[in-house]
Amino acid sequence: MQDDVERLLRDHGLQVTAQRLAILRAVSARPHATADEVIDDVRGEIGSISRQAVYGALGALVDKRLIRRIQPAGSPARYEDRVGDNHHHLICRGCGLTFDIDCAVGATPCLVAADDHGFVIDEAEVLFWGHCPACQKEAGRSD
Amino acid sequence: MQDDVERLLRDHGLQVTAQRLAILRAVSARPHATADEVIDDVRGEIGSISRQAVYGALGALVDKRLIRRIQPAGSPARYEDRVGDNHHHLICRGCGLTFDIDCAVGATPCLVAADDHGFVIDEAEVLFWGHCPACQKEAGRSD
DNA sequence: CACCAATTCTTGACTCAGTCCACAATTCGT
DNA sequence: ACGAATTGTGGACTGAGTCAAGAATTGGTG
Repeated sequence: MQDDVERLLRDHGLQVTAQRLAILRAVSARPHATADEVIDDVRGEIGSISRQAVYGALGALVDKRLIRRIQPAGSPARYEDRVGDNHHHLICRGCGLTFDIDCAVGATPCLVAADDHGFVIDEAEVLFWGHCPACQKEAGRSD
Repeated sequence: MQDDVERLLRDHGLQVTAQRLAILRAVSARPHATADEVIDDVRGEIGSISRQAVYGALGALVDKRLIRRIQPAGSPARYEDRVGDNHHHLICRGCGLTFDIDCAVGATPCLVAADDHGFVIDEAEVLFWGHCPACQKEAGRSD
């Protein structure tokens, strides 16, 4: 299965390096890893890696659509390897906890904008904001 | 109509200051102003204002739901005074140009997540990503 | 296996957006 | 007008991400 990953990289015109394999593995391992978490994970596996290598690889991977980048407000970008299906995200305002949400209404009704202003739309991102069970208690105190 | 704004602030327990009035006016004037644009506009009207005053006021205003903050990926936060209706946004990946989009399907079907994981959801944000007419030409060159 | 060009990684400085802090100024109720 | 509380100011600081130059690695070729 390491081979799969190698092939994946090669098929997309990317060279195979220890760093990239580790990065890809880290992203797969964590559902919604931040760049920092990826760095940590990779350091744990490979020993060390530079911040740039991670940003560079992540960027290349996103470019090739091998991973998806989501940038919720007020928190660093997160990466996930669940691509292809257009699922959405549920994010806790308190702690940033993120869940995948399958499209609520069924197919992809949300993908259609009423008026596209001449844009070529390539993605519709849906973010559900709220508070997770744990943070609901926190918030319930005095606010 | 200046009075309206003053009343609005007072009704929400905020003190009325020249800075806030100018900030509120700046946000109204520009559909999707960034904090920096607000600072510029306000400086033009009032003469000077500190970065903090703007962030502080904007934050307070967002708290009171008098304005809405949207934080598209890769660009600074933007503020708009169109609140109450749950409309969405169409953003150009190239230049950041932002448009309002009325909810595509009608009421607020997008507000319902299939599985809420116990969260209390208070907002569903929909971002349509694409390229505006101008940036389509740019992108069409060699990429 | 050795070589070379292209790609990738490392290091470190830097930007940009936003926040934190302590102190001064303003607002508003009396 | 007075005083407490809310705001604004200035400056240092953080966090996330980018830029650039040079070193190391990859992978195709002989």
